[in-house]
Amino acid sequence: MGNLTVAAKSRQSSRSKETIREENELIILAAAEKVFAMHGLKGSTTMQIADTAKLPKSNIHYYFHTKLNLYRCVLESILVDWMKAADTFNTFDEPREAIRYYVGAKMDLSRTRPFGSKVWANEIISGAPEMEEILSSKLKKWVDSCVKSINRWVELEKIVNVGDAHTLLYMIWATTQHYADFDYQVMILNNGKKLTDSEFEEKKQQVINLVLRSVGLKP
Amino acid sequence: MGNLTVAAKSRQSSRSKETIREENELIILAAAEKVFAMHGLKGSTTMQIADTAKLPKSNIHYYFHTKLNLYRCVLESILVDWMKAADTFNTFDEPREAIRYYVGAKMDLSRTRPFGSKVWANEIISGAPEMEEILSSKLKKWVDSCVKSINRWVELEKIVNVGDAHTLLYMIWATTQHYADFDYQVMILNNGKKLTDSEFEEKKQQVINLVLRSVGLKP
DNA sequence: AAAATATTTGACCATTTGGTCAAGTTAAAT
DNA sequence: ATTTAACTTGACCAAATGGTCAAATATTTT
Repeated sequence: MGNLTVAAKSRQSSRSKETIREENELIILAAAEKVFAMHGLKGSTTMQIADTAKLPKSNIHYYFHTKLNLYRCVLESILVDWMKAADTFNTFDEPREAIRYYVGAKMDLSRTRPFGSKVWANEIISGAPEMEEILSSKLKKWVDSCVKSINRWVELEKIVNVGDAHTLLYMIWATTQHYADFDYQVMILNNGKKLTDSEFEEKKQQVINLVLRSVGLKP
Repeated sequence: MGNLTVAAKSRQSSRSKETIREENELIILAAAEKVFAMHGLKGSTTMQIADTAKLPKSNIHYYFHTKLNLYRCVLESILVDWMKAADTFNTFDEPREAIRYYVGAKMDLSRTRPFGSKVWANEIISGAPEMEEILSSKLKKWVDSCVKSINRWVELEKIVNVGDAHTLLYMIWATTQHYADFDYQVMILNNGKKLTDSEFEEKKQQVINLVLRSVGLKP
């Protein structure tokens, strides 16, 4: 009986098969998100993921079969959170409120789930080989509806004419995700210290104000 | 004599040793920049780089010894271009001109050297393991002087108070580099077509105008 | 012309890696 | 209690990969 791993021992108190699967899948997904964020799909090894999850490598394959499949699952699990934040954009009629909440939600996501943002960043930088269809279907649709909202605001003269509405959206995405994707650079330029919660809260308000002014709204 | 590669044959007309080295180093650097941009350091193979450069793999090692060394050389060669663009920021007294030229220069770089931007993005996303000291020395210094410029403009009431000047810099970096790093996403949301030169020129102006308004300046 | 130096390239090797498998263990169903 | 199904895990393997090396070729120097 002395030949069980540490992880196995801590799980000895019998759990149902269902919860075992659920828990292990979550543990592996979290570990994979972290590793993929740091090294990308090809640069990550199943062994690194296994070590991070504190499980034997075979266990990773048992639950997710292949590395590529695990990678896709990670991307999809992140997309769920992103889509929730995205919804906020179309739930407000007034541009000031819509921008305030959407930018705020994106900043919060960068703070709470930086690894997820990095995995997507890596995926898109390398040409989105695995997520092409999701980008050109789901995302495209959402963006089209946002573009309509923005154009309507311009027509109603609620915001200034920004030209192509996409430019504004890209600025919001890029600026908010910067705090997740480039968090290391942000840290170095913050004298080597990670942003505290209150510092981040300040940045969040500053970003919101920059975006509001960029479309001609007073914060 | 029939056993020369295509590349070797095209180079048969005798060139000096010096130009051979210079030319091959440039060819390899360009190929490496492209491959590293797509797959990151660990995900790229020396074979891929060799194929892209249309040279045998041994040739890559002959000129750059190791993959890691080649990677560092690529990063440094990109930094040269970036620093040139960076200089423009401090050569103007008026914020309107400084921002206009700097944002314009960054946008141009995203257009002309997207692979370089991607390599750096990958490097920083994965925690800048190879470029830590450059970030915390060269970049830090440049950023500090930019922050001073911005703060002076605020004191002179030439721009609105943006809070922490870093927030503005990050917005400029993120927004301009987005067009390089996420060019694939931009393409998909542009109905699957790459931006034409004139479309890009439009985006550039729109980005400049967004940034100018974000600090309270009229374009 | 010949010796010295630099470049080119295929063959080769040790290590790493994604994935498989079979033998064991634990929980669920009968 | 026993069978069945799900989970666990170390050992193993074929393919890929970074890097070496020596032999061949090309240029420069003497």
